[in-house]
Amino acid sequence: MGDETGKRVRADAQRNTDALLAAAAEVFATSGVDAPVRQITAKAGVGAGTLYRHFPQRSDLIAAVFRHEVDACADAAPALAARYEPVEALSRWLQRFAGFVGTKRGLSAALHSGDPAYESLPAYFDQRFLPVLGGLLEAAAKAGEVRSDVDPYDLLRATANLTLPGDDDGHARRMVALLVDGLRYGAEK
Amino acid sequence: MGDETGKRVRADAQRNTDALLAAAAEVFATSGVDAPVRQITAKAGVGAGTLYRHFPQRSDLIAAVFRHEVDACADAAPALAARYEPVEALSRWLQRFAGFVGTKRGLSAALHSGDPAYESLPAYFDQRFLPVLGGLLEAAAKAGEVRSDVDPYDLLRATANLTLPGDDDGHARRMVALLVDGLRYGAEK
DNA sequence: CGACGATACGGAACAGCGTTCCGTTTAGCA
DNA sequence: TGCTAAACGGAACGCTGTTCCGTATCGTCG
Repeated sequence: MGDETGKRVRADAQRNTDALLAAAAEVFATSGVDAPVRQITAKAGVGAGTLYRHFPQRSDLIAAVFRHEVDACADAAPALAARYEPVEALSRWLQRFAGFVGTKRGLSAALHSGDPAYESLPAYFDQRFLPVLGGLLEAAAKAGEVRSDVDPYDLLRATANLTLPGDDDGHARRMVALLVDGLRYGAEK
Repeated sequence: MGDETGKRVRADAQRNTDALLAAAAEVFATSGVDAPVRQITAKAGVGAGTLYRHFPQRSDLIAAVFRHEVDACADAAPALAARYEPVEALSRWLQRFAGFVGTKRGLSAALHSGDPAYESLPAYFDQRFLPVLGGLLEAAAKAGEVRSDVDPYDLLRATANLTLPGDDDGHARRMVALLVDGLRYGAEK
């Protein structure tokens, strides 16, 4: 859905919204979603008033960051699919996805807080990721490089769960690689 | 377990500890367990330093209040058993217990927070309440006023769950009464 | 019974937070 | 180029938890 809701957006407003999203993403990843507001505004090079104009509720900002990162991760797929062969593209995207999930520690508490701003997030997660992974998986299967009896939903959830523990960063990488090797196992060729 | 751990406690210290427990219980019931510290100290007529000396961590105070109220509720049973006939005593105590549970809204979040100060609370809950309810139930069953095939554990949990909804205060009362009528249903006499 | 040491008290003071408000700047259009 | 509406930034406010230390009180011992 575009931003064509009536009025035009001023360029600086757009710039600051983007800066806030980027800064918040970084801060949330390091200090959790309860991080001080000033830390975010400082990193974005923006006043407190600006933050509150764009995101009146803290949950608005959190939800927006989440959506933004979901989009970034999902949108990375086409480029990978164009540049690499199917199974390599699949593998690289799963690594990318694992990295995304790794930054979402502490967000699950917010998700279960009952705040209506979060209600649509899980659905958005599935809606964006399932088609992407489904496409990569199908391409790799068609090329005969991976088996074709794996449900995208299962693979998505498995990868997400793989990165839940303490994660030394290297650990998640290796586990995802192992998962991909599992996909190759029953391949046609 | 008593307070016989070594030294003697000064009288004013004991008085203030009690005042803080009483004030905190009231404030927690009205404003939740995240209520401002000053609200508690003010109601207790005590300085902030006094609170922090007796309860260095907020979780210490919450746990102490919880234990204190569990004790108060459990200790109310003997008097009821002495003053009323068995089934009436049972009914009145269940009402009392329902009232106790009703003030514990918002505490469940704290319980599941992983703070080690709360770990022992569920066990304490069962350890104090199960014998009490068991005793009242057995007495009523022996008098032939209620059936004898009801597990105290089930009844305790059921009563607690009954008071979970919006509770107009009257609602919980009526539901508990209904539960007691259910107990009478298969009585011997 | 009076004095003394230990213990506990209270609240001012501090640091940090979210949020608001408004004088100033800037973007975009005529 | 000038004008207006929109957006900006950060000082200021009120509220928070927590610490600190001069003062008051308790309980004991001579």
